[in-house]
Amino acid sequence: MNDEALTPERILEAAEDVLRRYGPAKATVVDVSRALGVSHGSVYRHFPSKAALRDAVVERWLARSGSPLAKIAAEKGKAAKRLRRWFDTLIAGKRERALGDPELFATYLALAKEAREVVKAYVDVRFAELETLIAEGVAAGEFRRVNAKSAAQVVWDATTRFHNPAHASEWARPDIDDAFDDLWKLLMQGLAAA
Amino acid sequence: MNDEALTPERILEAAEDVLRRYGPAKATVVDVSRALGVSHGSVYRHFPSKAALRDAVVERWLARSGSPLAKIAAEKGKAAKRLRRWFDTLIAGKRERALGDPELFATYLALAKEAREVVKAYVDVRFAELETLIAEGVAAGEFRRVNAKSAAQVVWDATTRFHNPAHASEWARPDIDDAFDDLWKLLMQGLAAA
DNA sequence: GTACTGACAGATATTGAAATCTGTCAGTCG
DNA sequence: CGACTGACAGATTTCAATATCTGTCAGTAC
Repeated sequence: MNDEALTPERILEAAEDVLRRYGPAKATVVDVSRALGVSHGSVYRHFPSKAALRDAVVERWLARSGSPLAKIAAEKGKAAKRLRRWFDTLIAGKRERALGDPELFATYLALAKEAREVVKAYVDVRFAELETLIAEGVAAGEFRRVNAKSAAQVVWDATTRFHNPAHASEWARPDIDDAFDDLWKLLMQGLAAA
Repeated sequence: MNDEALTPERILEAAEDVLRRYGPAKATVVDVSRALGVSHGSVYRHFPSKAALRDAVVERWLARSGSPLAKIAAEKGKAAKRLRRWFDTLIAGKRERALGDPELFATYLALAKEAREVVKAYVDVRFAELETLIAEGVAAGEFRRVNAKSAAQVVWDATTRFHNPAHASEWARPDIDDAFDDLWKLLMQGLAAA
């Protein structure tokens, strides 16, 4: 079917295809190996278990979602501006995925629920970016002298409704952007240097 | 089994019992009527459908949860103090139910998901209380001259993680109260009169 | 020796027949 | 007459048999 060497990369690609096509409930390791034209035993030579394979798929997906955010966090410029852009990017990206292809989004959500460790690592990275952005803002005199970690937690918690997938069903509301903007104004009022 | 007249009230009590015992997946109308010693046809003389019966159970439950909040909203005194007490009561109540009897909480959550209308009415009432509290604070000069409705939305959204049942699994964390307090300080910073 | 296969045991999922449930209503009881 | 029953049709759920899947490993091929 395909003579190229069987690599984790190729398996992940096939696994993503199969998950997209059949959904998380029906997709099996046998399906993945069938798509690759190999026996399912071969897949197990690269991934120790079905769960590990799914974790890797989630990891790949999260890496793709996270890279624009990492880029913004690493840029130069006003921290306040970048902070806002970071959130806009986070929220717009999730919303696009959730509303653009709800079925696929639901698939990834279901996988993510089983891949707690992987998701935790992703959130930790995002949280560190947030903390850095706030610390930079404090250092530049843009923000009040808050504790960056606590402030990051506050901003993350306060914006939960707008980025946590548990609230995805609310993201289609027409007033959602206004609601975020109102919230953001209040948060910045509390955070901005006096 | 019981000679008292069959009333909606008695049926609701039995329905709650049955739901508590069997959970939302297994509880049937036949179970409820068995518990009451009547035929299930009799239950249908008081509730047009199983869904209506469940809606009524949820309504009763929400009325119980909401009454302390209504009381606080109606009290006299500093709006800022009452606003904080209102949230503390809201959050403590939910947390107690969620952590005290997780199985029962899960049962009610499952029912609530099917009773959107009833839940919406409950949330609307809570939201109106919030709006009133903020409007009173503005009128008393405690808060800046914000639009009460928008501000209520902001405060509700920002505190979502702490009162929305979708986040119940996070309520057991030891740092949850600190996180809420930090968030509250920032919100009040933005809301308090200059 | 390395990459892969395919048969296997135990676990999980699917299926279709049987049981139970929901909602209705003609009929019974007091 | 009004409150309740119980039999009924169609929808839904349960259960047990059957099929498929997961993960392992001895064996094949190169």
